[in-house]
Amino acid sequence: MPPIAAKDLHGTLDALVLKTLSWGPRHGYAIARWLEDSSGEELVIEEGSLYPALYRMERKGWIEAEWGESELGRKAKMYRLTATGKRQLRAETEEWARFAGAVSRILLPA
Amino acid sequence: MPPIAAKDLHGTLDALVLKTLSWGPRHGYAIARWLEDSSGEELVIEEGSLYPALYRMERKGWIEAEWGESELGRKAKMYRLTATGKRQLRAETEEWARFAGAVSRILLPA
DNA sequence: TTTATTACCTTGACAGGCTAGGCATCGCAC
DNA sequence: GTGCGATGCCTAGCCTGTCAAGGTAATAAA
Repeated sequence: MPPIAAKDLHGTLDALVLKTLSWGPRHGYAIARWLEDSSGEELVIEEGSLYPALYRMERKGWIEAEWGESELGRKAKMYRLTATGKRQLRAETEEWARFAGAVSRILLPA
Repeated sequence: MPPIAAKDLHGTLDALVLKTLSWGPRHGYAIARWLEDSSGEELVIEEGSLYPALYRMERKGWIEAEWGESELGRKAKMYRLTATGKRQLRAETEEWARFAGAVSRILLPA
């Protein structure tokens, strides 16, 4: 295994972020750390991908932001899931399951 | 379930095509049909994605083309996997397994 | 004082996939 | 014969997401 891997998120970043926020509000930096940690460092969340994604989703009304404080007492923009975002997460999760299932059935040995 | 789905191939098209060709030479149109069939119509392979992908992979030396005849006796460009292509397929398959695994572990309920 | 960490953001380029067209041939139904 | 669907290949142009590479600033530790 290469030390770092799977940087190419293939359009799954939105779903991953929404999922992260489904556990509760978090700021951007924390979202990235959480995703990397809970994937065993297999996913790498580039900030140049993350922040634009957060804006996109805010524009779409999936998440909402508010300035607050991080756990360490620093200025941080806290994001939380909206009702629309929850629906979106459900939809994208189902899409992923179907897509990943289809691809895996073809690619991976039975 | 929507009648058609998973159009967004998220960068897996190369691997899917290579896998298809690992069963033996096929022409473009047949590759698309095979992938759609064997995914239970869950994957849709647009020709505007497929043909550019075939060129890409030919340029990279993963596949080789030769004009021939289809099963129905029509002119068709037959593609076959090269040794490099086989290695690439192995690499991409492993990458997919790791990526899909990581994403699924986060997104999908245990 | 310099470095690592936390935290946010932007610019520019690139790659992949898609839409929407085009072409030509064949077989079948009308 | 005429049209239509299926077979088969191809291209131009756009859109979107991701990435690399930069930047700012505050804090904490060395």
